[in-house]
Amino acid sequence: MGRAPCCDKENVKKGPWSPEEDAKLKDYIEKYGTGGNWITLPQKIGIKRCGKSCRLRWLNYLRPDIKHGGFSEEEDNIICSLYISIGSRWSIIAAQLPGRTDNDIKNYWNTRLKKKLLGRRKESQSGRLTGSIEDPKDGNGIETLSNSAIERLQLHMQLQSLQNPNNMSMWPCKLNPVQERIMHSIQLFNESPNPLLMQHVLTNGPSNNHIQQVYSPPSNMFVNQMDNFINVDGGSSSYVTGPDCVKQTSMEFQQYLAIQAEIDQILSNKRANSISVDQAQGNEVDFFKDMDSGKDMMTWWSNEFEANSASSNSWDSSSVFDHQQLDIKY
DNA sequence: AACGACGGCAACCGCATGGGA
DNA sequence: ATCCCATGCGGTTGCCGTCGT
Repeated sequence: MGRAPCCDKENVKKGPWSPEEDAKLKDYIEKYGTGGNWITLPQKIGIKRCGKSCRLRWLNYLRPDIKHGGFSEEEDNIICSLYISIGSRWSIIAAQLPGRTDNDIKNYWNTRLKKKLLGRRKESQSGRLTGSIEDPKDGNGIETLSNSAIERLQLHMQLQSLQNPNNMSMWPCKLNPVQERIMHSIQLFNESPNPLLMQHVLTNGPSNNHIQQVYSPPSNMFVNQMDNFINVDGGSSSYVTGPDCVKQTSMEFQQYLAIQAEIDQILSNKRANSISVDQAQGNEVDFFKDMDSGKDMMTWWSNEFEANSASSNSWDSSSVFDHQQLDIKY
C-alpha cells in the first residue's frame, strides 16, 4: 500500500512541454490565477499534465519575472555564502535572489559554481583526501551523508584562509561550533601532533549541551539571527517570524546536530586510522594535513576565483550576514 | 562524417510539511 | 487528536547539444 498517486499516471503526458501547452497554462494563470488548486488546473485548462508538473512549469519557466542564465558575480557570491551557511536549501537561497528559481540555482551550483570553486582542488588533491567528497567510494560508507557538511566546511575555511592565510587563530570567531571544534582540534594537532590528544579534544570538545545552549529555540539570540536571516528580502520568503521561526529554528538545530554527528563520525574514523596506521608511520592524517595550511588550501581554488577574492572581500562567507554573526563563546 | 563522452538544464519523483475537515 | 490531501522541496534522471577523437 503506497501513497495514492497525485494524478492518473496513465493519462498524463510527461517530458518536455510544447509551446501550445505553455501558452494554455500561461494564458489561464494570467487570466484566472491558479485558483488555489494545482491538481485540478490541468483539467480546467484542457491539458494532459499532472498538477505538480503544471506548478513546476509555471514556477520555473513561465512566470513573468523569471531570469534565466547569466548569473552575476554578486549572485555567485550570495549563492556561495548562503550555501556555506545553510547548505542545499535552495528555496531559501532562491528567496534572496529575485527572479531566480530554486531549480535554476540548484542546477547552477551543481554544474558550474561548485566546480568553479572546488575543481582546482580536485585536480591537485585527487587520491589524497580520503574520506571526503572527492572519493565517495573509499570504503568507510559515510561520505554520501557528509558531502554537504564537508563541502561547506571546506568552502568556509577556504574563504577564511583567503582573507587571512597566516592567521589561523581567527577561525573561532567566525566558524560555527562544529567547524570551530574541528579547527580547534587541528590547531592542537599542529602544535602537538599527538593522536591521543586529538582524540581527547574530539571526544571532549564542546558538548551538545553547550551547542544546544547557544542554538536551541529558547535562545533569543539564535531566534533573532534566524529571524533576521529569513526576512532579508523584506518578507517575500516563504518563512516567517514568530512561532514559525521558532519551529524553523528547532529544525535548524536538529540539522545542526545531525551535521555534527556526521563530522564526529568522520573524525572518529580518521582518528582510528591515525592511531592504527598513521601514528605508526609517523604521518599526519590526510584529512588534517589537507586543512592545516592556508597556502595548501589556496590550491583548491581556480585562479580566476583567487583573483576575484584577493581583490575584494566579496567572497567572505560572512558578508551576507555581517550584521548577524553568531556570538559563540566557550 | 561518425561516434562516444561530457555538460547543462528541464522535468520528474518521492518524501516532508501544513492546513483543513 | 487524527487523517487526508495539496503543496513545497531537494535529489535524481534523462534528454539534448557540444566537443573531442
